[in-house]
Amino acid sequence: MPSIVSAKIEEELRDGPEVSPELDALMRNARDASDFLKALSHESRLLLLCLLAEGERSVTELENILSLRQASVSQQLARLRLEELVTTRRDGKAIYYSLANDDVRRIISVIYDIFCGRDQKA
Amino acid sequence: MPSIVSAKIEEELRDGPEVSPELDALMRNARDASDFLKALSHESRLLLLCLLAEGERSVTELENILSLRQASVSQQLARLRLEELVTTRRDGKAIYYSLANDDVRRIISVIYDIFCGRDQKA
DNA sequence: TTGATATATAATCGTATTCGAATATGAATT
DNA sequence: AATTCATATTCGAATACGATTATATATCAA
Repeated sequence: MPSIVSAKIEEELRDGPEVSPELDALMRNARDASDFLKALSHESRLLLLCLLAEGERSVTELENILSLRQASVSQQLARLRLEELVTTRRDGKAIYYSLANDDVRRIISVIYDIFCGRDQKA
Repeated sequence: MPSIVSAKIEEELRDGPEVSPELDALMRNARDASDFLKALSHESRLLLLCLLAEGERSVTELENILSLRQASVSQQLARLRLEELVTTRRDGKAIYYSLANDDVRRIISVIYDIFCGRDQKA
């Protein structure tokens, strides 16, 4: 992570409360990023995304695998759709979900690595 | 990300609603991970962590840089402490915060890369 | 067209989060 | 010990979120 802000921040501290363009940009990004992360920060949604990281799944499959109610799964998927973390494909009655892009894949991969990798504590 | 669950999941789908040990473990991890991510998923907290990724900072420095109120910064830092994403060091009156471990650093780095890297849209 | 299956949406309700204002603590200085 | 500076905590109001139940839509088969 390049230290983009640091240099400017010393000015910032001297010059008072004006916000530098750099910080302003960082703040806008922080909003986007926190929206994205909020969509991710839910037990069921993480599980859904982990499963989808292995390949596409229909809603019914997801329900069965995770033993969750239909409405619940559908709602969480709707949230993920809203934030564009997943995409859908209809095949007959079924709708198949998969991860929307590589950004999602990267994040899920890091999270999986940290929380499911190596020495499990339980 | 190794496909740990997939193999077992086919059984899962056949055998009905019993939850396999693999899925059970995954679910526990998902809870931990979502707690961790919730602590992260907040505009100010992300900004704080981004700054701390560049090195330790006192609370006052953080307040000034981000133009946030004292109570607000302190509250968000408390949240980050609670989830053990940051550590503190006292030097006289000031308390210096820094990132608690490499897991945090990794996540922040990926997020920074996705949302602050390359082609900025604004 | 009717019925069945797959998925989505809406309404409700309890719970959790957030922000601001006020207050409290703790360390240094006088 | 009183004051000041740095930081933390508490409280209340506003809002957001999640689980449940019920209902709606879409597709297919008969």
